[in-house]
Amino acid sequence: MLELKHLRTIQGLAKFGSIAACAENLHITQSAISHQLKELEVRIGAQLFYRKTKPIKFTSQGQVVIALADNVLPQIAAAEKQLTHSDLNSRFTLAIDCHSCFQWLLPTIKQFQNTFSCLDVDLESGFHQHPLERLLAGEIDVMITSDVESRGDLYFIPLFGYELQLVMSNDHPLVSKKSIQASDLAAHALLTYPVDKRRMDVYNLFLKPSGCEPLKWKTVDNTSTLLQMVSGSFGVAALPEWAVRTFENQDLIATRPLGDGIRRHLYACVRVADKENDYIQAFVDMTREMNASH
DNA sequence: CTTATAAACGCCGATTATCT
DNA sequence: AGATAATCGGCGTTTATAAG
Repeated sequence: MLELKHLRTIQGLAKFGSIAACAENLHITQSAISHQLKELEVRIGAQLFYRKTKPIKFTSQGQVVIALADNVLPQIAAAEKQLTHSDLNSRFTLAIDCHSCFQWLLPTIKQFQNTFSCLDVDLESGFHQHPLERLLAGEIDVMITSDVESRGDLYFIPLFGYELQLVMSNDHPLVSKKSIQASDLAAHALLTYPVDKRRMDVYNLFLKPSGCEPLKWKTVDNTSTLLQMVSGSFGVAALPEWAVRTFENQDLIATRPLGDGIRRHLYACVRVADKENDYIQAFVDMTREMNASH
């Protein structure tokens, strides 16, 4: 039976003019080609080319094979390219768990996209019901989160640590305190992103343990507006340090540690199979660098 | 100098065995 | 049954060498 390798060697033979030259260019030995063609000729029961002619001349049967090779091989190459560069493989989808991640994530994504222009980098910020399930299903490649779950099918790559701080206007009554206690918030409005409080670090790690609630909860859907409102004394907010740094009027706001300081860590959650993936490694490295440069 | 042949090697896939 | 591991045999390649 005629095989792809036969098409390649016959085509190479026509192109390079001799068995030795063909072998050299196809990175196999002259002997192997000799064997291969002899075997093929026996199987199809016909001579394909005339030996000892320079350059090699083909029989009519040989020319049939060359024509076939010229037709089929480019099609194979095109199909391979299409398969390896399909949308499925070239899309790189990130998802985030926290609104404030935008602040450092967007520049990182930009750099990542520039480095890997062949990739279609996508960011999902909307809250989906089961982000981890979507990760396992391959709809998401990386999930940025601070909540580690120990399970065998997911892998959490540490990115960097950060501290959650209370942000307030610089003339806020709580500015006088060195650190903020949960009870201090009872008299003040707390500005948060519009998510369930049970998913908030400030609630789970700070308010809930001491059984306190703020005077009221106010929601804002983006960091920049949230900081504007904080600076305008509409309330206080608990934010990671990097989110606070982006505010343009630093002199209008002040930050204080929550209790003894709430330290958290961000992770890139990926499928175990993707642990060693080059793109993911590169993304993780860029993320760490981006954070270290601040 | 190019091609063919012989012997040996090593890879790959089929087959069988073992585990879940 | 399906998945994973171990075994084995065939076949193509290589190296070495002969022949045209």
